[in-house]
Amino acid sequence: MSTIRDVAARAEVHPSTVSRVFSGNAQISDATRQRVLLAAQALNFQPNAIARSLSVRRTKTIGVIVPHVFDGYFADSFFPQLMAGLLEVSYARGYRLLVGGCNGYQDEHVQALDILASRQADGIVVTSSRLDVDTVGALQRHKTPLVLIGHPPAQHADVAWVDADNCAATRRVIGYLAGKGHRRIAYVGGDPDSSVVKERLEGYRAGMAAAGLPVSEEWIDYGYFAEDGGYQAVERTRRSASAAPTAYYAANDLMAIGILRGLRERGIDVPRQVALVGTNDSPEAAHLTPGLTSLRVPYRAIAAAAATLLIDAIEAGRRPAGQALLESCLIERESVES
Amino acid sequence: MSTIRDVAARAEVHPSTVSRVFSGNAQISDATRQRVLLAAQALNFQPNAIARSLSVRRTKTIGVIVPHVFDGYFADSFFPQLMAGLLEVSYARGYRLLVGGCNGYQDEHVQALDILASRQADGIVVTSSRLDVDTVGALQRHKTPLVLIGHPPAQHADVAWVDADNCAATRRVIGYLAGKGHRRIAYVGGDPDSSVVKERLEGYRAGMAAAGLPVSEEWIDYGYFAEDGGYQAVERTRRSASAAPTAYYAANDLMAIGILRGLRERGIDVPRQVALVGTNDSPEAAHLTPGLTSLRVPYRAIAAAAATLLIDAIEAGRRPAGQALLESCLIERESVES
DNA sequence: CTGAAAGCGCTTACAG
DNA sequence: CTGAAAGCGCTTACAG
Repeated sequence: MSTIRDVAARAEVHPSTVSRVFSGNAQISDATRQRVLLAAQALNFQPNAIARSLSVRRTKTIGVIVPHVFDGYFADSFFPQLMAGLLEVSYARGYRLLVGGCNGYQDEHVQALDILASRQADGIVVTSSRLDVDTVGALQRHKTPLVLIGHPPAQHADVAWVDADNCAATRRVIGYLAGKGHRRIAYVGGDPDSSVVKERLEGYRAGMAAAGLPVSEEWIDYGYFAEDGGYQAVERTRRSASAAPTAYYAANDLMAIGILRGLRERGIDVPRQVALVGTNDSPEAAHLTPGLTSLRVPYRAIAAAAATLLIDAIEAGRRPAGQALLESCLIERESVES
Repeated sequence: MSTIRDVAARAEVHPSTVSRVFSGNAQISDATRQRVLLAAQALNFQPNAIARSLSVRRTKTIGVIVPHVFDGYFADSFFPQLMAGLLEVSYARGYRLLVGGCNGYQDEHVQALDILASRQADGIVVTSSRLDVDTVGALQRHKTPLVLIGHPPAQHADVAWVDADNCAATRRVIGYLAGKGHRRIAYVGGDPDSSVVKERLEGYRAGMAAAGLPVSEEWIDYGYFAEDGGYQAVERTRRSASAAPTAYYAANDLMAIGILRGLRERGIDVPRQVALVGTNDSPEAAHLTPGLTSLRVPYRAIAAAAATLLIDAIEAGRRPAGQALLESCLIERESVES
């Protein structure tokens, strides 16, 4: 591959002149610009982006770490929507994504820190759902811009973030079910340690309280976002026949599908006898029998907002600031009787 | 951020010594290694990856361009599986992915060439489904390793590639349907210009011929991979009542869902009156009523194989070579009567 | 085992 | 508008 000096030699100018015609921002006479461009073309020259990055200290790249080893991570609609939102705005603003894998929660932070410390990206979006104070502190210690998808711990009011209205949305769903006459409503979360799941649980309790409904701890269960987890939750939440839930809210659709299967095996009709609401409005939701009422979370818009916040900050040479809470929307289908 | 010289100053050694302890491969006395490590820790030093990349001419990054503007690209299971396979092996081998968007077929090649020419990645995997001879030639002109997901044009026997057995698999599906007694079988492709769709059509024709079945051109239609495209294909393929197909093969599940809807609206029962086979075994396939028999394409394995081919070549300092054809597998459900 | 120097391929402040 | 020089932060062949 030819370099700027090869081109300079051929065009009989100084290398800095070649640099100037390629970096755009500089006054160059038309004549020499033509000479340089011709020489460049003849030599098939294109500037080396790495060398440029080192020189200008910008990589035009934004980092993101994905927990690629988790079962079902690539089956859920979260990942593609995240990438869609990130790519959409990155592309529009001339950036690319530096995507790294990680083999677990701990490694997720290790990898994110590595990208920051090695300055391979101009900014990073972190999607971890279990950030503790120390980790956020460590991430913030770098001057490289950072935006979170999800809530930071309360102590870090200074980090920029974008999130879905998990608590409020779940609360609305519970209110919706209570409005349909349900009094015993079950909550099936994913991983109890993840912040989304905690926020949704909070929304569940708030919704029950607002509707004046008592909560039995038997109705709260965790399916770890897996179909089988939902299936097992049916078993565990229906030990007491008299206090068996007449409605289920699941923190993703996969678990809702498992719940549906569990209920069906017990001869319980959905929605006649029991109502069911899932989350994420995944592709299968519309095609189930009955169609699954599901809480659609605007992941794509969230990712796009995060990327915008990040790139704005990068280009302004400051830390990202601000936060956004995007609204989820309940898609009504047949799994709740109207 | 501190640099190698700051650390050198504090540890009272030459910068090259600091470099040596961090780049691993060098004989360093334990004593000075400790001194350097301590100084580095005190200064929170981590080598700048960009500077290292420029120096060693390796970025530890592999490039991939995704057509992020296409409707449905992020809804299909192709994209997440592609990323899953790529990330799995990249991570294991210490690489990250440089993912760029593109706004169409033409731009896909432009972006890929840009990554190659600007040497931002050590290699690239190209997934375009409509590569012409010139484009492949242009891509190959760069010495940066390249592997294709999909077939290259015949003239480029020298490029490495990995693909699914599109033609053979479709042929098997047709044989399977013929074996069930179907004689009028329809083919609903995606985008007629894409090579996968062409290969499947070839398999369709071969399968029909092998079963001794005549083909009516009315049975060949294109739904552009969209649900509505499948729906419309029903209309177009059933103009002649006497020659109406009794079986449909669709090049993705989304179109199969559209076909199912179209048939249902006409009061045609699947699988009683008409059989239906989709492609990709997407999440919704199992949950349809009837369950959709679908050709599962091993995209994840294909991507993993491509990444392996690529990284092997990068590390050996040669061009990638070889090719692999991975087998698809028919997942039988209820949309074909047994 | 360690130092001094040159180099990776750009950019840009400084002159003129 | 263009040149000459220094610098971005590493690596590594060459000495010793």
